[in-house]
Amino acid sequence: MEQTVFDHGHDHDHCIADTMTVVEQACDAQGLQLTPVRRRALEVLLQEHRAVGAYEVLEVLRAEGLGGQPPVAYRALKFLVDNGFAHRIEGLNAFIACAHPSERHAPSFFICKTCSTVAEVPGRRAVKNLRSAAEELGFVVDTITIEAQGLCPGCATASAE
Amino acid sequence: MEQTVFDHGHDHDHCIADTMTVVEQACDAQGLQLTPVRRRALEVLLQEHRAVGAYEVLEVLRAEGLGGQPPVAYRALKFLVDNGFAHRIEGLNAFIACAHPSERHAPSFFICKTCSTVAEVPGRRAVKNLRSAAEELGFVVDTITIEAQGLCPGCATASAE
DNA sequence: GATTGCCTTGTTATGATATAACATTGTCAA
DNA sequence: TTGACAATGTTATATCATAACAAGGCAATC
Repeated sequence: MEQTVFDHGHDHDHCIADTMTVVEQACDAQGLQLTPVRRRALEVLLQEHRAVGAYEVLEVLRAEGLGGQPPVAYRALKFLVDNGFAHRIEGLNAFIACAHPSERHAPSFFICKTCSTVAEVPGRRAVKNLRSAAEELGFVVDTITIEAQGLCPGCATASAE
Repeated sequence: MEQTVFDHGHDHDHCIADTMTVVEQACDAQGLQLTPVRRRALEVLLQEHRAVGAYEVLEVLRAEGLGGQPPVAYRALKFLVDNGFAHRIEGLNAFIACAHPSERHAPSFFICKTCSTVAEVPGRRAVKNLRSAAEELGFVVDTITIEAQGLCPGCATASAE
């Protein structure tokens, strides 16, 4: 079974560093510029296992002298999303670092309403079904959003007690 | 196969009237108040086969003397969504009348990026898969969002030519 | 080494979406 | 009449997002 942020004991520093390495390599390979602003924005997202708002990212950038106006943050986030290094969580109008950068994928997200943790899991089956429904309709799919809100294992257990 | 708004020849006046009747009956049965504001908001949504923004609804209400401030529209829309008479399209920050009111369902939406038409189709299989993924994780699902953006059959054909 | 083009960033201003908080009204029932 | 409740009205503000244009850096070409 898939490992997610709902599981305990993952080494967070490690998972940040690993992702940065993967993203750096992907940028090299594709001729993309991982500029200071973009790099820092990604680091901010990676710091959390929850969705982070554009203005939260902006605050950090601003504090570090990397650009103080909203478009700076939105542009950096757009770069990350466009290139598959981050995802937009529509239900929260916020962003999260991709858990599987460099793989082509259409993930599903599980969003805890209590602790705000967001888990990204490969949405293969759900996506496959959505695509087959689309095919029946004659609809040409471009992007897919699959999000579930509810209680993560920890919070569900806690609230049941 | 499911009939959707992508199919031709549906009688729009008819489909509005039918839905209003169903919703009226559901409100009667459940002791819900379909007040003038709420009724009118639903009619505005039903008028379109696309997602309508809260401020668009508000404009109509305002023009008819039914309340001129944003909370009025948002409250009416919340009533409709909470009771299953409308859905929120997260990807558009907008709302659409429910195509199957009074049935319990977790629909999928197909959103045309060209003509803005939104089709609601029962998301049974995709939802089932999402729920089983949730179960594996120990995640307790509350609400589900499944949206596909792309080209509807008509616009896909047109753009291919 | 100037010119050009392109990408990125900086900045101003504004637009679009959404809600908190509190006042008012209407209705029903005790 | 009073109290409780649901719905609406209203003010103010919070939050999310982008258009438009200026400026800087860097590489390719002339």
